Amino acid sequence: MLKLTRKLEYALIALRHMQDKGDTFISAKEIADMYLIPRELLAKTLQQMVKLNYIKAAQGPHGGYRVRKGLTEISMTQFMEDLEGPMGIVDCNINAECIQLENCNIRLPIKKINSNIRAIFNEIRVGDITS
Amino acid sequence: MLKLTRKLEYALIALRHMQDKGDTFISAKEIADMYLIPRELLAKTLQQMVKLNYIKAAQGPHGGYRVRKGLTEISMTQFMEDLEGPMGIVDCNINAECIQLENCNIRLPIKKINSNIRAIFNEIRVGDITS
DNA sequence: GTTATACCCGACTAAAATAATCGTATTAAT
DNA sequence: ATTAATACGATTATTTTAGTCGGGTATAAC
Repeated sequence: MLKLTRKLEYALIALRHMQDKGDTFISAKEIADMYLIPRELLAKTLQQMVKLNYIKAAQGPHGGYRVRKGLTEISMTQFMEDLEGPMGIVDCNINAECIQLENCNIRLPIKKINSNIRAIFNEIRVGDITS
Repeated sequence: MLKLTRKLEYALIALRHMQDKGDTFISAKEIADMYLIPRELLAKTLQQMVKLNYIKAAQGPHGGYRVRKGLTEISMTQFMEDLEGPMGIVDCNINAECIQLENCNIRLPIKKINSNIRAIFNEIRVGDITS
């Protein structure tokens, strides 16, 4: 329980690697080979980050990806939710369609824990991990 | 991502309900019906908590479960790990058998986040949720 | 001592979430 | 043209989580 997804790990590893390389375009292949990440999966994740405007892509030979300035300022909460959808330790924090709801006797304390966890990720910037 | 399991939710709901009822034995059926929890699943969870000495069981008619004194002092970390095994936002915090390891470029910051999350659950007692 | 109610427990199945792969198209440098 | 790269939807596989089933044991009430 309480795990990050691989996709997020791969994304962070890739971002860090690209960041280390400055402005040059890095191919998905290079990263996948270096960190033993499944190539297609990483590619998809990178493509998602392009759509999110986190990184910039260049096609063709010598193409690849590079990090956009400003990415490092984004909070981990936003980063995680952009890539994986809403975060919450229980479903009722997300969709509120819980058959318990009315009777639930632990809602408030759970809610509090949830905001404590969010607070952690709010205070961390992507750059804290990737630079 | 970052979700608690249903089992943990059910366990906490049950504990709180039992605690509200003081010293009388409460059947799994009563709790399952009241909170719309699958009966067998709840039963299994309660049995697990008996083994952990969290609660006491009584068999036969008018039997059921009641909370043991002292349970409320246990930390959520311990509670969660007793019921669900080791907690960690990434696997390498748990079993260290990660093919990246050597090359991994985000280990330290991730580790730090991990201990922040553990810290939250260390500071919360089960009783903070169930009473 | 029979019955009804409840816990005990392991094996099993189902469902959902996550992870990974495949196929085809597009782009651009050489 | 060829090659090396991204783009992207569809599909499959794996793992984790959730839930069910069947047979057993204890005990209170009658």
